[in-house]
Amino acid sequence: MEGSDGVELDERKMKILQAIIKTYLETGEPVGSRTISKYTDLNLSSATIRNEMADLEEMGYIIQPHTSAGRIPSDKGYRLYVDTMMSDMEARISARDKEVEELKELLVEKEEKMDHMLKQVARTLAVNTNYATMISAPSCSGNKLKFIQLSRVDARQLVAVVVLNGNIIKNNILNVSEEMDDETLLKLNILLNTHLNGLPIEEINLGLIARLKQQAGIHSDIVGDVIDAVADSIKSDDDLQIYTSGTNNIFKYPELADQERASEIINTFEEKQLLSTLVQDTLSKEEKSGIQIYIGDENQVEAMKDCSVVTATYELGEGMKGTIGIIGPKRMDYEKVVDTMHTLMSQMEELYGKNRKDM
Amino acid sequence: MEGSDGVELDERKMKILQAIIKTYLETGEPVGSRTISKYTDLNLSSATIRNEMADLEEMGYIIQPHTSAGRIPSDKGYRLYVDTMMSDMEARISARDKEVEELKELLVEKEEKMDHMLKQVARTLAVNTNYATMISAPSCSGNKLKFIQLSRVDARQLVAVVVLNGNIIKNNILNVSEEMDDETLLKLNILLNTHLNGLPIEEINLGLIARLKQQAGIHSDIVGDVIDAVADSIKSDDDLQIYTSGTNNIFKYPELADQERASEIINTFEEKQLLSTLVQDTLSKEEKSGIQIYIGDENQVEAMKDCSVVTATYELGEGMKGTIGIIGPKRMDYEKVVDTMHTLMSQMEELYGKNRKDM
DNA sequence: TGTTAGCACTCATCGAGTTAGAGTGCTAAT
DNA sequence: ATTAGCACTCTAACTCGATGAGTGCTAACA
Repeated sequence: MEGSDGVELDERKMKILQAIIKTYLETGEPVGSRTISKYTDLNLSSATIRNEMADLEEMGYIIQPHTSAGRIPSDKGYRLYVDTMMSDMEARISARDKEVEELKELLVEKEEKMDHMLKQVARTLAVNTNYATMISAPSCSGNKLKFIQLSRVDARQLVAVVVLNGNIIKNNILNVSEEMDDETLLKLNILLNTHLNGLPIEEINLGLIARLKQQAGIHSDIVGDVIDAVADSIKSDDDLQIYTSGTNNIFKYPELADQERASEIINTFEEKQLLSTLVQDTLSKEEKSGIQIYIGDENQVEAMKDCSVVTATYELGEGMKGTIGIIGPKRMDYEKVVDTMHTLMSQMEELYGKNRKDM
Repeated sequence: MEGSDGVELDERKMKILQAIIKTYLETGEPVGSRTISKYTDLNLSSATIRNEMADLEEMGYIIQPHTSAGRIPSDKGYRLYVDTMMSDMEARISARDKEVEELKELLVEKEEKMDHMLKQVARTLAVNTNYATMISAPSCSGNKLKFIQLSRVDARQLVAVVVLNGNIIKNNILNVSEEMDDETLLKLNILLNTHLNGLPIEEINLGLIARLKQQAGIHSDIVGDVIDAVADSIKSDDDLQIYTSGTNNIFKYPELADQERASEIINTFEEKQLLSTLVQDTLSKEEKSGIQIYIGDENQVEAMKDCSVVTATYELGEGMKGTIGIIGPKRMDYEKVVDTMHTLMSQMEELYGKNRKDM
């Protein structure tokens, strides 16, 4: 309809839209033409702003909750805002040194245990942003088997210990039907290590297992059990550990705090499996900055259709990748969140990427 | 003031109080004299009931939210109710066979992994009762060390695997400053197993460690590191794993669903450490029935001063004890909760106490 | 003396009606 | 193209009275 449909948004409209969104992010209340007229430096009367706002609404960037209210951003509006914001992120990123220091201190209580570290990161992020956060334990995609050992615990019990790259340890108790002498056990250990060490876990498949069974000769049935158990313990998706923090932060935002929404979100955070979609999604896509933003309906997870979610992939080296996420209202302070996330991730990678071997 | 102060409550008052509480448990609304007059079989007019209610209020068993409302039970009232209820629990307990069957089916999808089992129990309990639930992983008080082994993963890395009674496995990666040859490693393993196997973990103390270091001779410094690490990994309270379920059930009870309370409760459930008081408390006391009830202010945990909490200790044999808990409104259906808990616990103990060795 | 009917009183809840004010869209003037 | 002005809309907040559930008290009753 408008002449400038191809250009989509002239500079003035852009500025007005940004002003609307920024104001709304701060106040959380619909913003009117008068406010913008004063807020911006382009000297325009509220009437002019009104005209522009009518246009912006027609284009779908803003919404009027009811006839005589101001406007609030639509998902599309947020999306535009975030996208243009992200484009000059590199510029801002150098200017966040002061904050780095603060966060550094929070994390530097260096926890030796991985899970403590993860909890700490989630908490730090939650405290700093006032949103709900989650972090998934790094999973070892493309990880290799580093060491494997069977030991006898009991007459009929063995324990299988498997160490993967990145020093992830898994173990499994297995019962054997017939007793196994020391010699057999030693042979078995050698057999396993010879064939499995250094292998990416993806390659430990049925074919390989069958071949190993053959080589085990007379003990093939026991070996079968053992290898199956080992394979199990390695592959076990280990139900994708996810830690959360600051769930109750959602109560700080009235638009999420009503019972129905809150209940859904809280449930999603408790049944952490429901968050796995998010994790998988993030890991699969790789953005240049590593950070992704899902606004409102863009979210895959049902309970979050009224939220915005910011996720990122962190990497601690050797293919150990995990996902970190922030869940908040759509009027989230995206800039701060993105910055904080960036900072924290570089801290994590610095502290734990290098000293990885200590863990 | 009243003549019958020593007797505390005559039979009629008792009946009226019970009627009030029962009605309130069902409806959740203040109950008036007229309701009771009809509800009970003692044929009394509402006026008489009113007099009795005035007495009961003076004695502190019931409360009037405002002048022209009915009465609701006070903590003291609930307490009396629960205590008398518990006294004839043994009678009821034989009559819950039908429910057993239902729960059995829910649990029988026998999970081989302990943590799956625990999650399943928590969920089952939450679904069945419509309250929030928690369960702590069994901790091995008085547990003994069953097996210990050091293996070399890398030139400078060892992995220590410790198996405790009840097949709880712990492990720890440790870095050594100088390389260790096979022979030393073997010796070390023998040394550790000789001296530590079968020992209750409480006895692995500084004195013992010092003695071991001495015996290790030239390798005493390495041994020191190793033993320290092993001791660490055993003793590490392992931050008392706690699983929760059905947190969002609290939204079903308006008296808990307001933002402030809900936020506090949810936070407590997320920061599971805050629940540890509850666990410790329960483990320390041993009631005859094994079930304890905390009403309102009786709760140690701050966030639960407006709730009732029912806890119990379960035991899977060999001193592996854990705590299971239900958190709900004070007008909780205590009978059902106690019954369900009893049932579920006997199921757990039956299924996992005996087959413990398979885990 | 314990029980009850009756009555005046209290108070939360609900809906209707009112007001205030924030914000809009449109029109006409600049 | 911009703006001032104005009529209009709609929400939020408030008042007000009616409603009704429930009480406490008193006096009558068995």
